[in-house]
Amino acid sequence: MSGGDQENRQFLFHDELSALFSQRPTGRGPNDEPSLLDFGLQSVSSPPTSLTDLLHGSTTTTDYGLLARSFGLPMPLDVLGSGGMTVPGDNASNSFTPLSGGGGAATPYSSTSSSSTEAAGEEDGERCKKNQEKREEEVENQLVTGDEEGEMSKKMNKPKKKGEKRQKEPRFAFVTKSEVDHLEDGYRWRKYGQKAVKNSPYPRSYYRCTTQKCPVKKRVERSYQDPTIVITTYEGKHTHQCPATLRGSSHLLAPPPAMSASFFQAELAMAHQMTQQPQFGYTSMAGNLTPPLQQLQFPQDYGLLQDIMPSFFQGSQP
DNA sequence: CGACTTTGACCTGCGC
DNA sequence: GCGCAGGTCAAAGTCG
Repeated sequence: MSGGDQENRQFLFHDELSALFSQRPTGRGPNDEPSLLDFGLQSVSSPPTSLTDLLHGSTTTTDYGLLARSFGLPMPLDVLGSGGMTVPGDNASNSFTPLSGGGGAATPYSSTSSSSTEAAGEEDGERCKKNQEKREEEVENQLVTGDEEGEMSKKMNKPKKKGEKRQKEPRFAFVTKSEVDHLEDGYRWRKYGQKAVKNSPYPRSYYRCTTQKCPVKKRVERSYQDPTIVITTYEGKHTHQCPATLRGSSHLLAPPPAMSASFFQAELAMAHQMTQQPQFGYTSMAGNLTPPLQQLQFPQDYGLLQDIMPSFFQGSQP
């Protein structure tokens, strides 16, 4: 399905994207609205490039300063101190604070957040909390008690653990200018659903990592403003290595079985590459933001960023 | 035949 | 309480 994808990516956070793409002004026609391109995206003239290609082709130098500049962020030294992660050198086997993932520890940021952007994420997270809890429990039931009860609970939703809040999964979104919806990122995905999106003619597709017990999901949707723009939202962290990485070159990483280290390193590498290759059209986000986007409360998402991309932040660590 | 996609149904949370 | 929207399930279909 996917293949050499024409991409022009920018790093965004899901919540920001939600705000960005859900706030479709009513009373204005699409033609009157600022295109996403107005937000900093430029058209792509580069040849098709898959994420995997970039992943393997880049030097994967994770440069926080670069991204920080892109986002108009301060350097994160103070943040690093509270992250609770250890980032020993540029060895890929970094350790870091678990991102949540079913009882994982909440990050300092996700737990203290109350901003609008966070609220959006929280709301979204809350929404599927029950479902996820249920399913996690179902899996357990099936593993422990056999199929009958598991089968039972498939359709029956027993209210459980009321009041207990499920940790919200870290999410990370990309805006990608691409012809295809499902972009190659080195992992294997199974589509498990598709829904029409309100205020958008384009459906949202739901994918799950096909690796057993890997909880990572991703959503893919097109911008209603610019159909060539694909919004990909990753949720959770991989519990395994990237198949493409395993198959392909080994120079990139031998990271912990987490998406954070490998995948985002790749993404960041790509971002880095893009900034160095103007033909990619990768431009500074913050610098081109219209006020609504500039109002994004970055520090908290920034903490999330730190969480999911520890290797990225290590670049700022002496 | 296994892996994957499609698609309608179902569940949940939220706003009115 | 009701309707809506988002998210997921799972049977059926498709493909290599």
